Amino acid sequence: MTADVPQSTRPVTLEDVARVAGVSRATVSRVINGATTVDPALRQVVEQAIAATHYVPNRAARSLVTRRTDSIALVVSEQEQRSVATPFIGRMFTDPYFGRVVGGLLDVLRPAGVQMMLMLVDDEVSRGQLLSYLRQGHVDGVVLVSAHGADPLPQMITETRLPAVHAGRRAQLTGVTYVEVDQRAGVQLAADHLVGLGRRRIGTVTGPQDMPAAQERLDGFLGAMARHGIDDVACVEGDFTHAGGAAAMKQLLAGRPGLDGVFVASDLMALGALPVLAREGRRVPQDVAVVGFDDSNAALACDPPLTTVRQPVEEMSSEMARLLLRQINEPGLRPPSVIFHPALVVRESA
Amino acid sequence: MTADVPQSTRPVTLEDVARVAGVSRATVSRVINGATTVDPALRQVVEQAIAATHYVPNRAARSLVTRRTDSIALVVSEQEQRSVATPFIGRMFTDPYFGRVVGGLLDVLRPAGVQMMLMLVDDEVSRGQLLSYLRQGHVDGVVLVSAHGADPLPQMITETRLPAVHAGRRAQLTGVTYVEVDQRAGVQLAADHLVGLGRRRIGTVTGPQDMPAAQERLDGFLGAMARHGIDDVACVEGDFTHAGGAAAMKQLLAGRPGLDGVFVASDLMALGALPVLAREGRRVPQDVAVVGFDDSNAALACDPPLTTVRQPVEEMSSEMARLLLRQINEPGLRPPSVIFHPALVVRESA
DNA sequence: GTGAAAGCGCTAACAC
DNA sequence: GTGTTAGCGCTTTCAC
Repeated sequence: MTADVPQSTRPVTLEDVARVAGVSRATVSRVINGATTVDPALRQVVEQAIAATHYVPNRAARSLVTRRTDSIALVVSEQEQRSVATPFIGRMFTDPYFGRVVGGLLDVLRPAGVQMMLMLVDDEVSRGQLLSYLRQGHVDGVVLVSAHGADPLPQMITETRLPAVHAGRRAQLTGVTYVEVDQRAGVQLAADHLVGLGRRRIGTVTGPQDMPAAQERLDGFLGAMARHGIDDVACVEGDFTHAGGAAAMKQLLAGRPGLDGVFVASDLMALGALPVLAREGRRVPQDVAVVGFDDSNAALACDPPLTTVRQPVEEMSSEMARLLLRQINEPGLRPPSVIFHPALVVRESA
Repeated sequence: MTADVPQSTRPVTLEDVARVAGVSRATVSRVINGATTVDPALRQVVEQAIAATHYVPNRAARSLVTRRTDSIALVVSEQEQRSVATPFIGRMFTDPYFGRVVGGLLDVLRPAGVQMMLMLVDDEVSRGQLLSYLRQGHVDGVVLVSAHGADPLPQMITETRLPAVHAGRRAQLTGVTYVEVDQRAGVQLAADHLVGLGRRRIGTVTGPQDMPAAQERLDGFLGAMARHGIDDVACVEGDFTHAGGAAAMKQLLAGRPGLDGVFVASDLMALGALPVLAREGRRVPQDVAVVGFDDSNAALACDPPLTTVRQPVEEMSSEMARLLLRQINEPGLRPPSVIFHPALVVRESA
């Protein structure tokens, strides 16, 4: 048992380690930061002293001088939606998409020793607080997930000059690096597949049309269908939730009972839509072929398993993390945006 | 237009503000920290100087002296589960439960100006990194969400002496404040309701039996049923996922075709279970009554809407945040744990 | 290769 | 009430 560990409550500092090791603070600092210009023998002594004292560096002190925090912010921006019915915040947090994003980010950030702050912006006040926080320099960069179209936040974050990466192509407008899946190519795959199956009486459950990604999926799908000579696609707007998908499907079927093919703009909505079709006596895929979008877990939970457009969310967010770290490590660099290619995953629903 | 804003790249410091305002750093500091002992006239001058210089305090410098960071860690601890099939991390992050927790925490933390770091622990290495991080004093406290039973992390976090609150009653063992719903009371409600409906041929889809909460739900449910004189409850273990609920329900029905009442230990699993019952020709609730647990959004997305045991996750996590902030503000205080009472929400499935 | 010393930006005694 | 002063714990020139 190493005995020279003071039982005092005062935290161990560099100074303490230096004293135990019999060297200067500077040398200990060098060892900790992996400088190569340290005598191997001394290095060993220092390392032992660090172990013996259970020293851990104080990040605040380090940040103060390095001006780095080794942490980034994951900013989720959504429209204010609190009401008496749903007093709590963060609709996005319960969306499986969010979980995939977090997983993909952490996959890259953790090995890099970079921490992630989770911040929600859903009104004027929180937007102001966020910007102030960012300007305080407590994060080295930001990943922005913004769902809605009219969001002023991307622009404002750009103006902080902090390294940033946006999820979604809207960032084009602000000149910030972004990562996105090629939505139009994705819906084209869905359209081609449905038409290839001989389906002609087509409907679609869309995402909320105030979200650019949802707009693009609808627009792209209609365009693709038009190129196949199909102009009368029935559309109902969903809200990217399970229940919303069910409601939209119900409405779609009511307006267009003869439907034989449906594109649902997210797997989660498809998960809600399928039971509706079953209840209304439609066999999937025999009577109605259904194609989803995302290839999330939900696609496998569907019955039958969902044919869907794969959006590699985890890979995309890992890439966001990499792009951000690169910007942080090479100030001034503005890495090119990355567009991922979707793929059709054919299962049983279409 | 205020003209005395230097266009230099050097960040504005307290010193700068003091110079512009013609006062000392200390006075500026007092104004910023809302000290009452400042002459109103001076205060105004200082505030103008702050505005004119666009000053934002440097948190690292502040933390260095106050030893506070105004941030806490949300630590998610889960078993290592990566594989070739699922290379990405964070199963928990895609669970709607997690989203509700985040929402509830943020609801309290944001108004308090406290930031939240999101940290995942899923193996030995990340556990070590977390503890080291915590000891570096970069957070003022930790909220721990630990799913599994054999987790050494709660104990280890306790040993850091950092203010902490645990989600779930396992924290009893470590003496740390916890917030939990009364699982046994909840499942009792479910059992009573099923029996009250005249159901006697009972089955249950359980959560993973390595999770204490899931164990308690099963154990409590069986106990309650036994008190009603029903000893032959059919049990199948699920995994708290949608697909897992479907699979478990299939198995349950295969083993016990005559079933007339089912308790499913989470709404998400119930969401998967209901379509299975429908496909197998069982009407809900006429043939089989189904009761869930959680009262999450999933309960409303169910068809028919799910009768379920309400677990007020958002309120519970808001309370966790409050308890944590209290500990942080009053060092040494160990606030009593809080147990929330569940309620039965009767909808159409039972 | 190593140490001495300056200072990062802030708060908190302590004088006045 | 306000200013002066002494650090908080660390990195980083700059001598040696």
